[in-house]
Amino acid sequence: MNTNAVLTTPERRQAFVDRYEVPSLTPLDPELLRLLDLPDDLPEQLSIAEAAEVTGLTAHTLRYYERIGLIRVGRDKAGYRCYDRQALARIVFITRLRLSDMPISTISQYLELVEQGEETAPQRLALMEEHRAMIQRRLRELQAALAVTDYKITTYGGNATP
Amino acid sequence: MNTNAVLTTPERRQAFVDRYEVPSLTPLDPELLRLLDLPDDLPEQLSIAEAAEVTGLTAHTLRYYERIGLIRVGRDKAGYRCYDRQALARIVFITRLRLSDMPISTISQYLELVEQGEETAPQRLALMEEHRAMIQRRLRELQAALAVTDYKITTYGGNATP
DNA sequence: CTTTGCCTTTGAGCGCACTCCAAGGCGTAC
DNA sequence: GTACGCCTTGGAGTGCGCTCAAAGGCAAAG
Repeated sequence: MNTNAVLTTPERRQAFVDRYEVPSLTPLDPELLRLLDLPDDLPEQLSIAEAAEVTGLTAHTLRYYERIGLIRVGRDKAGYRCYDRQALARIVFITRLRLSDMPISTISQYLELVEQGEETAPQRLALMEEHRAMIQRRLRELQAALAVTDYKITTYGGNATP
Repeated sequence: MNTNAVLTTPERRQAFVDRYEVPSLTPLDPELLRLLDLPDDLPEQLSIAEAAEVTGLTAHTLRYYERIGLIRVGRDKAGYRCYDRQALARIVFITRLRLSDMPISTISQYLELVEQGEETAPQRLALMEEHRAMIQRRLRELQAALAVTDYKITTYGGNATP
């Protein structure tokens, strides 16, 4: 492995990222967390269209998530899907993880651990901590990218090269 | 559009993200920026394998970038690609933008503006500023996700629901 | 002169996360 | 009863960003 490699190699990128100071995060207060919760005035059962509207996903995606086993949804007598609060909570949880770029396969894995009961808590915790580390890596990379973009913007007009 | 929608809708996500304070960034100092530059001791001409090693991309990817017109590379008498400093600089630049999730189509667009000469500077600047805003949005989202993950980790064991 | 290894090209394949389609069922509204 | 709209299913298609395969060329080493 070449030690001359540019920031595109893990080592050099790490060197840059390590030196580039990232401010620590302000803690998330509980009042703020409530914004992430489901509203209280939801009906007991929602159709797929309603669930889609509430979660911000499409009906297609909801069906897809069910097909790949991410969620389980009951049917009414007509065979239509009905989403209860628990299903919605799970969907919201999934969406949060997706928003932070967790791959579906990992979410699957996590949810399987949840199904297996309380004794898998340590594994779940480990998984979340790993995810947390991943988010932080990504944050640092993005902040470095932002800094470079800023540099590019402020020094604009200097160079004809990209 | 349902105003009850959870953080998965742009509005609610924005509400959360807006209230969640993101610390401002420390500026990038020039000494640090040098870490992102190409090393000085590069040969004039590199083969594809060497270019791959220097940039951290694979030879496959380098050929792919050329095929889709992102880069232009000369050949030696044997028909082999040779990468000079300028080509490498461009690849590094592309890689930086890719690292911050700029889609290839946008990079293409930017590079076409560069080819068109100095008079496109305003468009290029606008593009970069838009990109900057995108990075910042993503940063905020990720920080919110991190906060939620942290909450999940610190309160672990409380709830059986995911 | 053959082997070895790196290179060329065109074109196809892959993994991910959706996204859409066709054919048909349910149920209320007229 | 038929039109309408929302729902069902299985399966196919899409877009992105690579990634690989097949068939062959060049050139230094033995």
